Amino acid sequence: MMTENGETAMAESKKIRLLAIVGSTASGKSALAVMLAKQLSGEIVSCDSMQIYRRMNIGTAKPTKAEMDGVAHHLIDIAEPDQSFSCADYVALAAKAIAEINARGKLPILCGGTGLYLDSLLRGGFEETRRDPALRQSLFDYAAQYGNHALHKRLWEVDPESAEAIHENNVKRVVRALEIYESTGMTKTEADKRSRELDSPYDATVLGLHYPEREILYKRIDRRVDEMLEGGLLEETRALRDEGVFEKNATAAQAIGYKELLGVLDGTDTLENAVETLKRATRRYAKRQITWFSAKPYVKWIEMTENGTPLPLETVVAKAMKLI
RNA sequence: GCCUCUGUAGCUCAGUUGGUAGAGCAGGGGACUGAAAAUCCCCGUGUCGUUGGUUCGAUUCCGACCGGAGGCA
Repeated sequence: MMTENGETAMAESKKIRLLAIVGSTASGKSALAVMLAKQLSGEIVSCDSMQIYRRMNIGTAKPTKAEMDGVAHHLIDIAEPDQSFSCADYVALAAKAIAEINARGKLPILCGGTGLYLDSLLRGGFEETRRDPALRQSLFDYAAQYGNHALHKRLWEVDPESAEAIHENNVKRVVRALEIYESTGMTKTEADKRSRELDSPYDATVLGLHYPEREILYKRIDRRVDEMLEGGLLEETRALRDEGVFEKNATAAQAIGYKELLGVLDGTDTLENAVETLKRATRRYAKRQITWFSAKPYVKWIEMTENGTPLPLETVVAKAMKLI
């Protein structure tokens, strides 16, 4: 993959320049992205697996018109809540949006907390593996009938490397690995290897927002959940329930913020209890995001506090500008 | 005032026929390539309320005291 210095430089220059703002939920990504877009003449490309769905506004903390402040936002409200949407779909749409923004002479600014989407996009896409819902279902059925271990054993037989890496109880992943093999004849190990060899079409700067004191982030989360409720989250949940989103086991039904409140709507849970559950789920989600992004070598971190005090947005913007 | 029950991990509680203790929840850490706001893995030392006594040895038995719950007056 290493080429002569001259060639590398040449390849870099042809890559599309882009900026990405990542971090956990409620870390302040959206506001920073808008400020940077204005200063750098950019357009924002959302990198969020839930903001793509229409009518899921409050619960996904989708930026409002006012918050967008005149800056163009892409890949928000592009799917119906009962639609299935994959990481590969995202990469394809995002690549297109980025190319168009670039053609307009603007800077594409990715903003969002779905680490897998960003990672896949920056890697330049996927090896052709596809997906096969019927096969997937039959593999799940197999696990349900013969046990997780039995399914995992099947993976051992065709792709021991993946079997080693995936715990047998992580049925979703075991199924996916077998799905790749059975639908293409290529093992997941091989497919991953080829994906890794793809050259990234982007010259990206990825900024990560970091809170050295976890409690400060958690307080922001708690406050935001309270604001969502004041803003009508319960009503939004009711509307989504009434249109049947939670019966179709759609991806959108997994969004944090709605499933936790269903009990309140049907009277099996108190609001107080549900809110606590919701805050907890959000905190755990934030923790997973932090773990994900911390492991990515390409992230340049910006500290969001100093001596335990949150920094004003202008200071954060100034820090970001220095890193770009 | 008297009687009964009770005090063990952040919370709810087990338990040790006397050899200093373990579950669930909460919490913490990690993984992650076509469902990812999902999915999965790993992590349990705490003056066993305080203080005396019995004992080789007490969180466990006995007494007193201090909290908490209930009952009788």
